[in-house]
Amino acid sequence: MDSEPFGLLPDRKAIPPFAALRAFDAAARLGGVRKAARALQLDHTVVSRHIRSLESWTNLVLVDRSHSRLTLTREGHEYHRRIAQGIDILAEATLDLMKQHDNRELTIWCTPGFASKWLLPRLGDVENALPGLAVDVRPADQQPDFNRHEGDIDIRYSPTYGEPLTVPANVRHFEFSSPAVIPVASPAYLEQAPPIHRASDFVDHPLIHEESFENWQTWLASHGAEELEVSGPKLWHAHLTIDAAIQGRGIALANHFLAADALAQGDLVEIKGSDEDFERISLGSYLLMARSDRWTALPIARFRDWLNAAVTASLNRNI
Amino acid sequence: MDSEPFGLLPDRKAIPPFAALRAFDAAARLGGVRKAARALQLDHTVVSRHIRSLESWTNLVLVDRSHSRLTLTREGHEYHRRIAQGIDILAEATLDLMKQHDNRELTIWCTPGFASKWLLPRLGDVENALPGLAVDVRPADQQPDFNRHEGDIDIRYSPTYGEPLTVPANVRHFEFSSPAVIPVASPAYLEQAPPIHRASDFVDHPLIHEESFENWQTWLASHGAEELEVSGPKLWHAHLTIDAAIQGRGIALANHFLAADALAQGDLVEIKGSDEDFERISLGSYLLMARSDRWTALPIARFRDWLNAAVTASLNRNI
DNA sequence: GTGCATGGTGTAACAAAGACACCGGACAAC
DNA sequence: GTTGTCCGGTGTCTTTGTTACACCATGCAC
Repeated sequence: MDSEPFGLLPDRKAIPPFAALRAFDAAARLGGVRKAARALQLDHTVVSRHIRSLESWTNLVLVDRSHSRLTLTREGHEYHRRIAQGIDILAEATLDLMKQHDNRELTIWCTPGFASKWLLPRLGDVENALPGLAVDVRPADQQPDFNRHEGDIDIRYSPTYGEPLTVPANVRHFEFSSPAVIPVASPAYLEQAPPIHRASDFVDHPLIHEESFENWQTWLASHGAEELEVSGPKLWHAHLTIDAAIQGRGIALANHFLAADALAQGDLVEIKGSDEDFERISLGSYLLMARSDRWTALPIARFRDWLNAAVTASLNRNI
Repeated sequence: MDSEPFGLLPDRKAIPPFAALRAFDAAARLGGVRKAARALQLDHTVVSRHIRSLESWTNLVLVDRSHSRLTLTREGHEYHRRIAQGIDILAEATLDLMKQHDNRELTIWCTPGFASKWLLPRLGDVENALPGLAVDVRPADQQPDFNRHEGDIDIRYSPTYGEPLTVPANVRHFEFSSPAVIPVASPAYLEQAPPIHRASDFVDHPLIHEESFENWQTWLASHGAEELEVSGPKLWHAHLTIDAAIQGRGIALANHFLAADALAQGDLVEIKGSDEDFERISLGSYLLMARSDRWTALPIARFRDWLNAAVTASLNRNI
C-alpha cells in the first residue's frame, strides 16, 4: 500500500546509532571534536565517544587522531559525504513540514511581572531570534492546561520558601534564573525618607508587597530583623510593586531579574545598609516549562536557547 | 575544511528522535503498526508510541487511526516520501562502506563440541543467511581476547552447577539454549548391555565423561541415585563423548542440543528408565558473546538472528 | 618554562527506548 | 447473537543509551 517508490524496509540494524552519526557528521563538517560539540550543544567528551562508537560499530577507522587534530581517513571522507546528504534530507524535510501548518505560532504563558518587566522589552530580540515565528505572549496567574495545548511554554516563579510550584506530569522544566531579591526605592523617595542603617530600620518605611508580607518577613529575618511589625501598600503583581517603587510610594522587595532595567536607568536604587551591605539572597527561581514530548520541537528549543543566551548575556549579575 | 559541498550544520533540534522516524517510516511502508513492529523486531506498542511522539514533536497529525486501520494523512504522505529517502541513503551508505574493507569476515569462536556437532552441519545455512560474508569458525577451549579483536563472536557453554563462566566487561551476551542433558548410547550397545530400570543401574555401565564425573554425579543425584561409584572412559570434548557413544563404548551424558542430529538419524538412543522416565534436566546453557559496542553491527546482528531462528526452528524440543 | 588549545577516561545521573500484561473496538465465521 | 482474531492503544516497570562533570595527557605558541 502506497509503497510504489520504495523497496523493502532497510534492515533495522543497517544504520548505526543516529546520535553517533550526527556527532561524526558535525565533527567532519567543522573539523574538530570540540567545535562539533559546541555546535551540537553537547559536551566534547560525548562527541568523542560517539565517534569512537561509530568506529567500533563499523569496525573501521574513520578518523585520524594522531596529530592531536582530527582528520578524516579515506573511508571517513567517503562515508561522511554520503551520510551528510542523508542527514540534510531529514532536516530539510522536517523543516519544510513544520514551516507550513501554523507551526509558526509560539504561545508563551508567563507571570504578568515577567511579561511586562522582562519579556516585552526584549520582544524585538525574540522575533529576530525566531524568524517567521509569531510569538503570542499571555501573562496569566494560572498555568496553562498543557494537555489541551493551551500554551507551548509557561514561565513561572517558584518560591524556595512556601509551596514550591508543582510541575504537572509529562511536563519538563528547566530553571533559568534564581535572581537575588533586593530592596529598592526611587532616588527621590530616598532623599526625603529616614536613612536605613540596618534591617530593622525598614519598619520606618512603607513596604510595598504582593499578596502578603511573607517575602519581606523572610528577607528581614535572614538579615537579622525577626518579627517586625511592618506596613505598606499591597499590589498584586511584581511589576506593580516595581512601578509603585519607581513612583516613590515606598520600598519594594523586587527580584533583581525584573528590576534590572529600572536599576540600570536610575529609576530605582538598590538599598544597601550603611552599617553593612545587606547580603543578597534568592527566595526562588524562574522555571520554563513545556510538554516533555515537545521539549525538543524546533520552536520551543529555539526559544529556550534564546532565553538562555539572553539571561546569561544580559544579567549575569544575578547573584 | 573539506566542507565545500555542504552548508552549515543543520540545527541539532531540527530532526526528531530518529527511532520515531524509523517507526513512522516502517509503519508507512508496510501499512500497519504491527507489521512495522515485526519488521523492526520491536513490540508493536513501541512503534505506536513512537508515531505518537513524532506527531507530538511536529505538532501535526501524520496518521489517521479512525477506522482501526492506519492510514497516512496528506502531511504524513508528503513527509514520509522525503524521510524515507533520507533513511535509505543512510542505510545504503553504511552498507556500501562495510561491504568493502574486509568487514566481510566473521570470526566465530566456540567450543569444539558446538563446532563439530551443531555448527558445521549447518554451515551451508549460515552462508546462505549471510551472503557475501566469509565465516571463520574457530573451535577453542579458551575465550578469545575481545579487546584484541581476536574474534567477533564467542559461543560457550555455561554450567549451572560449578563455576558459571565469566563474561568479560564490555562484552554482551545472550542465552540461546538451555538444553536438556540426557543419557545416550548406541542401539547396538544397548542390545548386549544389562537393562536400565532406574538411575542406580548406571553403575553397571561404562559412563563416558569429559574432565570429570561431575556432570554424571549431578545428573544421577537429581534422579535419586546419590554417591555411586562410577567408571568409564574420559574424553575431553563433548563431541568426542558423543562419538564414543555412537561407537558403542558406553553411555554418554550428552546435551540434547549437540546430540539431536545423532538421535534423529538413529545413531544414538536416549535411555529412558523402564520403571519411570528420567526427568529431563538442564545443567547449563549456551551463551553467545560479542563486544557490547559491536552488538548491533550488521554481521554480528545477522548471525545472531540466524542463530536464534535456527535454534527455535529446528530444536524446540530442547527441554 | 607558562598558558591554552586539542582529544580522551572514569564515573555517575538521568531520560529514552523497550518489553509485558492487559484493554476495547472492528470484523468475519459460526 | 457468540466466538475468535485481527487491529491499535495504555499503564507500568526494566534496561540501555546518552549525557555531563571532574580530571588527565599531549601538542603548540609565546
